[in-house]
Amino acid sequence: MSWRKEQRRAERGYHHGNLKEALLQAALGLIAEKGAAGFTFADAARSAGVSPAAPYRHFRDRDELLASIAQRGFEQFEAVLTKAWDDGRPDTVSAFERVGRAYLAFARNEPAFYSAMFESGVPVDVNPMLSAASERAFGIIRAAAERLAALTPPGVARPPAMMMALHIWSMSHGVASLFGRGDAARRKLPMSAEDLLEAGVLIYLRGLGFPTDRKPQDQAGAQPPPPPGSSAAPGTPPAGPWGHKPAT
Amino acid sequence: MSWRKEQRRAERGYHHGNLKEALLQAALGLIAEKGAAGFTFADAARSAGVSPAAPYRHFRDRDELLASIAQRGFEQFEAVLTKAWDDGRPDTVSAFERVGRAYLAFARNEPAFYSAMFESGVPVDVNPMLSAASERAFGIIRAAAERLAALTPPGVARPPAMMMALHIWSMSHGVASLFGRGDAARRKLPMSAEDLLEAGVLIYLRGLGFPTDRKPQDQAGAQPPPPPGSSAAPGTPPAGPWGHKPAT
DNA sequence: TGTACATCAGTGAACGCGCGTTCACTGATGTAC
DNA sequence: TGTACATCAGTGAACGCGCGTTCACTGATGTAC
Repeated sequence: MSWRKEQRRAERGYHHGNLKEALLQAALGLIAEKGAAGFTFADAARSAGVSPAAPYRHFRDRDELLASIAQRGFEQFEAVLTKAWDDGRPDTVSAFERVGRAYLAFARNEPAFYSAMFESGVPVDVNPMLSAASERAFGIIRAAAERLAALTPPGVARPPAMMMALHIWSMSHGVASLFGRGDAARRKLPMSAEDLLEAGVLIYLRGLGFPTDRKPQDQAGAQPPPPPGSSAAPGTPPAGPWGHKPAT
Repeated sequence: MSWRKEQRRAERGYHHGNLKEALLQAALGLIAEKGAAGFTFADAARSAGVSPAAPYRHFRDRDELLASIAQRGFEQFEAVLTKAWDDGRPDTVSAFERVGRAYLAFARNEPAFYSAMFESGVPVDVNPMLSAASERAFGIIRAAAERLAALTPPGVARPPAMMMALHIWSMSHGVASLFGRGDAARRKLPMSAEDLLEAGVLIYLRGLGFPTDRKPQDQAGAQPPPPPGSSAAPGTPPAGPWGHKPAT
C-alpha cells in the first residue's frame, strides 16, 4: 500500500507531469464505480497516486472538479453527436435517427460523464464555460432539426426547429435516463431503448407531417404519406418487438 | 442548541410517538434543501430532534430510509396522476394531457420526492415493494394510453398501448428533468415546460393517427384529420410561444 | 384496582474513520547571465 | 557551458469535524394477574 505508493513515486518522480488530467480520469472512474455522489476529493487524489493536498493545485474544490468533468462530457457528447449527424448524410431522416441512437449510446457507454452532466446537481446555467459547452452539444440537435424542418412537404406548415429540437432532446433524455443508463438504476424494458426511441421519434416526425416509412429512404417530402383512411396508414408503428394489433 | 433539545424533549417526553414519520419528513426537507446526495442519517436524526442512534430503531441504514422516501413518492405520484386522469373525464384526450401536466407539476412541486425516485441511485428493480409502487404509478399512464389506443379512428392501425405509455412517460420525464425541475439544476427554456410537453404529446398523438385539434373537443376519432396537402394540416404545431413559419 | 413484569423506543457516551483543508517544506524544472 | 536563482508542483504531517455504528442504559407504556 505505502509500498505501492513508493513504487508509483519512483516511476514518475516528484512531479507528476499531468496531474490535472490524471485527476479527471481518476474521478471519472470513481463516478462510474460509485456514482456521482460517491466520490470524494481525497478519493480522486488517492486514486491518482498523489497526496491529498495535491489536487488543490489544480481545482479549488470538489465542485470545480465535477464541473470540469461535466464540461469535458459535453465536449465529447458534442463530438459524438456531430459524428453521428455527419452533416445529414446520406439523408436527413436517417442521419437524424443516428443522432438519437448516438445519444443513447453515449448515456450507456459513458454513465460517468452522463451523470456528471445531467444528474450530479452541477448547475449548468451559472458556469459560463459549462453552459456554453452544453449549448454547443444541443446545437447539433438543433442544427439537425433545422435541416429537417426545411424539408417539410409542400402544403405542410413548417414546424419551429427549436421546438423540434427540444422535443427530441427531451424524449432522448427521458428514454436514456429511465431505460438506457449504464448503471444499476436502469429500469427493465420489454424491448431495447434504441427501438423505443426510434419508434417514438418516427411517430413524432409523422405527427409533424413528415412521411416516414419504416426505413425512410431519402429526402423526406419526396412521397407524401397515404391519406388517413387507407389501410395501414399513419397510425402504424414501426414493426419490431411491438407487434401490431388490428384496429377495430 | 442543547437547550433547544431539552425543550423539544420536554414537549414530547421520552418517547417520540411517531419517529418513523418524523424521520421521513425530516429527510424529505433535507433532500429538498441540499439534494439527495447531501443528507446524512445523522442529519435526519438531528433535524427530527432525536439522538443519532434513534433512527436505527426504524431503518437499517440511510439507503433504507431513502428507499422508503422513494416508495412514498411513487405512492403520492400515483395518487396525483390518478386524480389528474379522473378516469378519462370529460374526454380522453384532454384528460391525457392533464396527466402530462400533473407529471410536471409533481416534479416541480416535489423535487425531493422526484429526485429520491429517479435520481438518487436507489435501484428500483431490486426492491419488490418499491418496484411495485413504481409499477402502480406507471400503470396510470398505461391505463390512460390503453383507453386512448382504443379510440383510434377506423382504418388506422391501433398502436400498442404499452409503447404509447412508454413514449409519453419518456417525454414527460425528459421535459421534467431537463426543464421542469424545482431545483438549481433546471435549464432555461424559451417557454414553459408545460407548453413544451403539451405540444410534444399532441404532435406525437397526431403521428399515431389521432385527429388532435388545438383544443381537442371530445372523442378522438369523431372527425378524421384533413388529408395532407390541404393547407394547415398535420404539420401544424399547436400555437403558443412557438409562432408559425410558413412552409416554403 | 393495584402491582409486577415484559417490551421496546430513545439516550448518551464512545469508538474508529475518512474527509476537507492548511501549512511550511522540498525537490524538480526552467531561465538569466 | 556552467552557475545561481526563481518558480512552482507535489509532500506529509497536522487539525478539527462530523459521520456511521455499537453499547449498556433508562424511562415510558402496555398487560397479566
